[in-house]
Amino acid sequence: MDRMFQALADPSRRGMVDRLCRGPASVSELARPLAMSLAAVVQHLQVLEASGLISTRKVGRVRTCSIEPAALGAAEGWITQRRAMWERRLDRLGDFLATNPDEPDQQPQGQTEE
Amino acid sequence: MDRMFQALADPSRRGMVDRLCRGPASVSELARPLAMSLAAVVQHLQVLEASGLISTRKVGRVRTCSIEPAALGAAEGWITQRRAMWERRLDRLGDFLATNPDEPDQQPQGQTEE
DNA sequence: TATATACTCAAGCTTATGCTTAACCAAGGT
DNA sequence: ACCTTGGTTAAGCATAAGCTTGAGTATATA
Repeated sequence: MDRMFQALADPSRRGMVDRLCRGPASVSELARPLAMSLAAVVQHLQVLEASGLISTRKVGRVRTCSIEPAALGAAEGWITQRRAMWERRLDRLGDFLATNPDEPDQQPQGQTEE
Repeated sequence: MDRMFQALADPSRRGMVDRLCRGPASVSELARPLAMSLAAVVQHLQVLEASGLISTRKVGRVRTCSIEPAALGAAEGWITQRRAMWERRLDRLGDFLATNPDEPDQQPQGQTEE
């Protein structure tokens, strides 16, 4: 998961993911819009591949890259879960405030213990 | 967006977000499960706050941290959009293969030009 | 066969990250 | 008043990230 978010934390890499969502591409095709050396692009691709976000296959002298949608799903899943947690909490808080009007609001769950 | 994903790329920071989804907490409360100095925790919190993922407010001598759900939504949104793109592409590819059976499969869109 | 293309690999450099310690300050409790 | 708790600040350090250049290796193409 570390590697996943780390990989997405760079704009060039997000650009590559973006492009690859529209279909597979070669290394130099991915490099074209970027203002950096080919070698740098390859290093970014290694990060993406290590994170599981993309996979690559070399045929002849050209390496073709494609996204690995499952990985993207994993990152999304992590976030979605926390959001769900948060929303459940908001609901409970809403219930609490609805049934105990006018009280100075405190944590309804025992989570601020100390 | 860089800062967002960067912030989520560290396990300690994800742990803090996790905890904060269950409700607000003080700095030392967030520090307790972590094997590092308070100062280090504060630095992580600065990263999280700079990314927009959390907000903090100091009352008396204790700083209370809470998640900023909108930010989490933004990260989720980025991923969801790319997934949608990817799925639309898969659909088009499916249509293509369904109507042109047996052909050695190529990109139906003009995206592998070179 | 010669040349260009599409990478690949290894060094090296600069800046950013993640952490530590130590000194410090302000609020609360006794 | 004194000590403790909760946090802040600054300095320093080791490792990792992002990039470059330069040289090398296959694979196509003319």
